[in-house]
Amino acid sequence: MASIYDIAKMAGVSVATVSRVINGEKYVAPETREKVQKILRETGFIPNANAKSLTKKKTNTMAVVVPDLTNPFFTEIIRGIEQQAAQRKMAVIIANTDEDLEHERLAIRSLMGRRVDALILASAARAGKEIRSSLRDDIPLVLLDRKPNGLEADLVRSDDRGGAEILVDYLFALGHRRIGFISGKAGISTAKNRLEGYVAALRGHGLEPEQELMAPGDFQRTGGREGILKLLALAQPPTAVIAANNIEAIGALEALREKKLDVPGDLSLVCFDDLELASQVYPFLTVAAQPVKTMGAVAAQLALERLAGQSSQRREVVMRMTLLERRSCRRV
Amino acid sequence: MASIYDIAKMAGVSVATVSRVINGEKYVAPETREKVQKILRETGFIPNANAKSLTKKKTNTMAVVVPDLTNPFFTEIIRGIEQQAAQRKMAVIIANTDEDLEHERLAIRSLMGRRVDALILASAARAGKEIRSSLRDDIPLVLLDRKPNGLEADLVRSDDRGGAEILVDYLFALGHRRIGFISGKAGISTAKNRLEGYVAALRGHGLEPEQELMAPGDFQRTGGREGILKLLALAQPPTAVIAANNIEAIGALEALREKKLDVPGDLSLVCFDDLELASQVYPFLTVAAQPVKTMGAVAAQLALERLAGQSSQRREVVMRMTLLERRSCRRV
DNA sequence: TTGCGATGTCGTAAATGCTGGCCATTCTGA
DNA sequence: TCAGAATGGCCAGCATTTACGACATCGCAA
Repeated sequence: MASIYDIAKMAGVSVATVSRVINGEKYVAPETREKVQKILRETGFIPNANAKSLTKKKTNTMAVVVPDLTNPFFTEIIRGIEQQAAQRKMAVIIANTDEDLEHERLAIRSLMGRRVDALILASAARAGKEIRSSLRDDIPLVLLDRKPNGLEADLVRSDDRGGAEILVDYLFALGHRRIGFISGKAGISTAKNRLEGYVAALRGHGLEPEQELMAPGDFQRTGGREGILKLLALAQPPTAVIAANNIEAIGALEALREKKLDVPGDLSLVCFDDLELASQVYPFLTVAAQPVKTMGAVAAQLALERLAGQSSQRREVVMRMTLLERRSCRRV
Repeated sequence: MASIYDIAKMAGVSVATVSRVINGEKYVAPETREKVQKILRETGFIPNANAKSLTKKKTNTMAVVVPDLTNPFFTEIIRGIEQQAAQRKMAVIIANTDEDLEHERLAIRSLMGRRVDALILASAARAGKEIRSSLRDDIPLVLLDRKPNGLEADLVRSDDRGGAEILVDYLFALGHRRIGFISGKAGISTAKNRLEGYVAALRGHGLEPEQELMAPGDFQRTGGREGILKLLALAQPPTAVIAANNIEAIGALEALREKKLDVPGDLSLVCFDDLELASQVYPFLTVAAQPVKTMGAVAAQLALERLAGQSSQRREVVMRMTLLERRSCRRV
């Protein structure tokens, strides 16, 4: 690759001048500028951003780490982030961890090595200490959707307890009294909050939460499948089930279909998080949805502010959930 | 940030030794190694990858540029790529262009500046010259799904003409004779091939293709909406419609629902590309699907080979499409 | 006309964090 | 004793930016 030296030589000026032209700085004569720009154009020179970041000590890059790139919840968030970043002419680099802690560690370490300026993280970790050593401790960090235990940082999440309440209320109003719950990945804050919200909401209606009605899950399809099977196998199975996220609901739906069970005929099903595209094809699942794109935008803004050094105290933005009633439930 | 010099000083060795320890090279005594590693651990040192790439002249990174991150077709492909990359310990960096040429140019330029080792590109460009100046001309490049005119590079695509044939055959067999087509983004190879396949397949059945049955599109939701509306407004509307991709089909479906038209009752609808998650929720749309994840894996492999300097001739891998029959069509 | 500070233009060289070739020294075993 | 092998330091190089300094030019007051 050509370097700025080659350009300088071709243009008969010094590297400093070329650098000035490239970065549109003052103090270069119009003719000189023109001459250099001509060479730049002709050679299609693209400066080495790595070398630049070495001296500038910043990369103009923000990183986003998500646990599941195929989940529309996260891709929509990413779009929100990208829009904000583009406005500040920052690049966004996306990493996917497949809900796997080791993947996440590697991804974060790689990003830290690249010296990204800020990190937006939807972590697969339960506790901060599981990833802390992979993080540079001075990096502007915004936690997204999930808060690993003991990791202090800005946080954008939604009101999971409130969302759980909305769902339980809805099912209760339809007459359901045995309401099952397929939990999210153990140890993840979001999963915990949703479960707690569910328990609290049940109590609010004078219902006693039963252990057997709460199946473990993992936020993935298999968790949904296994969860629903477990609940169905109960002596007294639930009449309605809440899945802790959209993907689990899909897994559950698959299992139900294989067992030739009808939703909502044989069972009512709702979940957290909307399914963007899918719900356009077929507005089926009733869900508690979050303002996804906004969440991304807010996360990016927090990161940017943190980067700019404003406000040093920890901030937490909580988004309200909304019930989108469709047709996966019936009155009993 | 601490640098390798700081570590060297703390450990009382030279930077070279620290470098050797970090990279697990030979010729460093066990005690020295242990001593350095201890410091490394304590300080949580993460080497600056940018500086490293400066001297090594490679970044161990492969970039993927896609036009629509919310389209499951592309996210699945990305997963295929990631798996291959992970095996070679390469990082993948993902960029999203929202089907916008200017976005794409910026993204590519940014990636070139970062000196990524290889680029996998599903381009929004019609012609190679629209983006050529943003590309380093020596970069290992693999085109994905789409081939901008005049851009010579390895290519992984699917058999779009064959796919169109499959869809037309299917509809024809169901008795449809007026088959509409909502095209993809004008100028994109994939769109062109699908349309040509459609025309050819019609002729193959002795049907004369009619201009009015071919609506323009953009591979996006709006294109689907407008396309279907156009077709419905015809004096003699089609009884079946093929959308050039999954997202357009969703747009079409939305418009149909708003007009209170039933699929397949009032109209049969099929499209290219499957809808992963969505089709799990509700196996509705009949589609011509591609082996998505494999496409990603193959693309990554081609890039890697190109990077390794093997095989200098241009390669093209064409994947066969499969009909996934569901229930968006009826016999007429 | 001269003098001089301000301003504009450009080059030199150091610095950034890392690798790797080369060389010097020490150690090992025959 | 001596050939290697093992160990580790020095320094150049990678592609940038930027502080600093050298000149040139200009405006304007003396």
